[in-house]
Amino acid sequence: MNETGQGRRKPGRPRSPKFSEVRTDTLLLEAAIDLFAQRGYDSVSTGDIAKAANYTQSMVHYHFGSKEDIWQAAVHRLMTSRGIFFAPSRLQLNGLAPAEKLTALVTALIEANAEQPRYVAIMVHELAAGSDRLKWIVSRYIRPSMDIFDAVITEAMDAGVMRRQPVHVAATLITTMAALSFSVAPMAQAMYDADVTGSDDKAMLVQAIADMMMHGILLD
Amino acid sequence: MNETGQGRRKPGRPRSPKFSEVRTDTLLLEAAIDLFAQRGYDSVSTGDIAKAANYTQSMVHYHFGSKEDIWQAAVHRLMTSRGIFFAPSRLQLNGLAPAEKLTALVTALIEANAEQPRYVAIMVHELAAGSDRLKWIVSRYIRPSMDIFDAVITEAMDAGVMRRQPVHVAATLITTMAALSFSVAPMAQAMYDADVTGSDDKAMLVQAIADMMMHGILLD
DNA sequence: ATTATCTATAGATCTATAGATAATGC
DNA sequence: ATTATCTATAGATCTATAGATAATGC
Repeated sequence: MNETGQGRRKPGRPRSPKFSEVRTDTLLLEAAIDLFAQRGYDSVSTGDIAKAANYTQSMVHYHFGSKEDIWQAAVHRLMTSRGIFFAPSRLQLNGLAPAEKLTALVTALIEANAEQPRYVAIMVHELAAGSDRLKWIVSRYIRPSMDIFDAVITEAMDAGVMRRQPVHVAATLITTMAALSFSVAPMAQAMYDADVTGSDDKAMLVQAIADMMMHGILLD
Repeated sequence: MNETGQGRRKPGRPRSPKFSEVRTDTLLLEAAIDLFAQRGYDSVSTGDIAKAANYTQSMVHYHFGSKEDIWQAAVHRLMTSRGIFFAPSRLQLNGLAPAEKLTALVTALIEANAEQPRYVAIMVHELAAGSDRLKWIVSRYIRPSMDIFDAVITEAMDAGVMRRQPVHVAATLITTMAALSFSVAPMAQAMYDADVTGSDDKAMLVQAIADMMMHGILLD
């Protein structure tokens, strides 16, 4: 019995694949993004991906060549198939004071991460492994944005609104915290059996994280 | 050729195992902690663990029964074999003002995590997976300490030195950030090719993380 | 007799590829 | 003829267990 209910597909060239509603590679990629986000690279098999998209395992290799290749294609899709992806160059920062620029940048980053739980999950997996895949993501999709971060941080330190410290430490800490903070959800589940994944919860978390990062735990 | 240079061991009961310098199960556990910290649960095989300790794969099962069991034993060793493990009940907080109590508690947590990179690494892996193993760690080794956290946070909010918010959100966010912030090291490596794992770097990171968490990025 | 080790292997994956099949496109 | 699919399978793991072996303990 096929649980997904779609039945067994016959071999055969489909009608005008270019014009069909959803392309096979897209279905496989979406399944791959979901699975890699949940379980990381090693724990997901190409058979798992195919099955989730209701194809057979060999289709992953037909369309993408290798497991590494579908992982890269999945991450590429995740990073580009959304208008909302964090693009600091799109933020209008001109005319803001240094502290306001920094706040706007960090808040935008936190909000972007909140919108992309699958991106955050994949990053946490790869950070944990310190993998070459992490380096691949960073060099392709993150490093190009770092110049703006570095500039805004440097300006804030020069203006005396931020404690002086090595720029790369501050920039890494901010970007890492802004992403990893969303791992609070599984931790809340484990510690308090509390579900904080609703959309109200998400808004509250964005607020709490931004507040803690910009102003700290203590009110002064 | 055996790269570790120890040569092949013959079968046979060793002399008074109780009194020998290092016991086999200890060697296997230390190898397991290192490997699980580096690569997570799924990516490490029992053969990898045995090989790292210079034994054959079946010894893992002889001493521990199953892969799941050696993982639990490894985490148990990691959590108990150190005097320095974070035990908030040992902190002397009496007589401190609410804000000072909270600062002392959070700083102690950050320092404890800095001392235990293997603990942090294992937590990041299991957080990423949202695994049942995470729940196992939390219920055994973390939840017992949460009462103190909850009390200190509640007191700080009541005293008006901390923004009012759900206690479980604040507690989870603080403990999660204090641990995950140390993932900044692989991120700094990937983003700036910067190595921040030296002992000076560690001290600087503890300072930067504590400062950001308690007072925020902005100086006010 | 007991114990700690090794060797060997069964059974279950998992990746990648070869080859059959059934449709469309020309 | 080309394409997208499926089936089948080779070769490489990986976990767990059975069984041989060589020591010690009694």
